[in-house]
Amino acid sequence: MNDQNKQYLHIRNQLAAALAAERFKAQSKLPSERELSERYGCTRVTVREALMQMEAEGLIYRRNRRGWFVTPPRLVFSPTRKLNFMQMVDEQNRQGETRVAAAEVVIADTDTCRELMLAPGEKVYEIIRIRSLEGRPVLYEFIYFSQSRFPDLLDRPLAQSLTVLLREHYGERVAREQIRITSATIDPRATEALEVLPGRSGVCIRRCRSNPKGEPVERDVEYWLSDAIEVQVDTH
Amino acid sequence: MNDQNKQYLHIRNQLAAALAAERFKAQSKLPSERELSERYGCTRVTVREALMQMEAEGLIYRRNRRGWFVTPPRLVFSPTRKLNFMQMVDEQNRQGETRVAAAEVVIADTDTCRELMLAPGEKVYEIIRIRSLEGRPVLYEFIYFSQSRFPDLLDRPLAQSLTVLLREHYGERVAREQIRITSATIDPRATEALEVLPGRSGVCIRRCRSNPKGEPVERDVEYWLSDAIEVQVDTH
DNA sequence: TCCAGCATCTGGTCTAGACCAGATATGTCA
DNA sequence: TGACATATCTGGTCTAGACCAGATGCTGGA
Repeated sequence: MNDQNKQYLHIRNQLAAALAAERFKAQSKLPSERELSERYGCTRVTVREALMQMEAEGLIYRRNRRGWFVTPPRLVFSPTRKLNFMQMVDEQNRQGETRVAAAEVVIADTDTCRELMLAPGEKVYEIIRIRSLEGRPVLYEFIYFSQSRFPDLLDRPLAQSLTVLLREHYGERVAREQIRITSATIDPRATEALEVLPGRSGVCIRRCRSNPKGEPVERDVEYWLSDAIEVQVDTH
Repeated sequence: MNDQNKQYLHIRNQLAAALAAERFKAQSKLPSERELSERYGCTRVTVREALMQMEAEGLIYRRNRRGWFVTPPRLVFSPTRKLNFMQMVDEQNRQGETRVAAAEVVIADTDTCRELMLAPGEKVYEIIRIRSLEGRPVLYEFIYFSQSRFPDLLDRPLAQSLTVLLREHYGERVAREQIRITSATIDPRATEALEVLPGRSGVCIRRCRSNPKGEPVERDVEYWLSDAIEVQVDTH
């Protein structure tokens, strides 16, 4: 069986060509699965095979029981350039939005203790934020700070750049950052907000920022939709 | 319908627990889809749903018509540390292998021309290598060099570090590297060697290396199995 | 002992339905 | 006009089969 004989690849190619020809614009909705299965004379299972492949390719994305939509361009993320989210977004002429979903004091888990060099059982702020591009949520992030180091942090505006906030209110500067990037399952707490099926994979970025003395200051665990981001690194 | 009521998640959880309990070791084979469907009293479609989810999570991987296998640990890749593949592999106590799949002179495509600052239509060496960990192919890479700059390159040993080769035979040093990392469809030419279904997604790493004068020297397009790699970046 | 050919096992693709639950549009009533 | 109930549309999950092609193991013959 050649690739050409596979119906789902045929459907994929037709739809991909339509996208390339811009017959569907970014964020616009594709016809429903039932309509497509009728149009191509096959079952919904086969149509879904094609759609899920295009999802894996990053061409389209799902919204829960709402349908399939055309993926907008990726945001280029350059960790070495030390720009914050809004600066990146502006530079690339995108519309960004940050929403604080939760901000509370919790007991640090083992990973957070290790990264922030805390004793087991110590308390940290956990800030959860959701960031969107053109209205589409693309990032779900967990941010951790030592509570004792940054008193009253939760009373401050948390939707803006936290690096700026640390510098201006606590005189704490970030000098070094370790970043780990993997493809991984999106955290169950994030699946609903990002409208992904439980267990589907995305890009996980874990960052640990330290001050000039080498003391860890901030830990950050980010789940990005995998079609929404391109990481760019320059080394010398 | 709760998550618990979804059969495919139930099967996933059972199998994931078995993996966690190390009842299956890395690289070992899972029972066949038909056997699992009998064991769980459901159809193969549902079993496949569970298996494909676990594949997306990076817990297991497929080999064409051979079955499902347990994924070995990820290789940590640190672009800022300037280690070559074999050094990384040794340091992490893994077994690496490099195979040169092709090495020939081709007309540079538009991307390669732009990256290497070549005139349209110029010729480049295209070297294709496959790298494996413990016998599992995990990386398919395309490497491009200007033909006029590096005469007789193809006569040299291409399975080893090309950075070393450039330095020792051509006196060319790499001083700067731009790296772009995205989740993307695996190149059709690579799907067979990596044993992935056409169109499935992986991690694409594109690198452009320059010498101290800022002249681009090497372009590299790598397709990694997404469960095989973790990228780690340190910035100062 | 080694190899060729065949049977069997595997996943890969597909049909033709079904029912459910969330999202959305519509229409009705206050 | 505005709020709410309802009907309809969407994707999400699942059944019970089918056939195909590649991978593998077995078996008999040279």
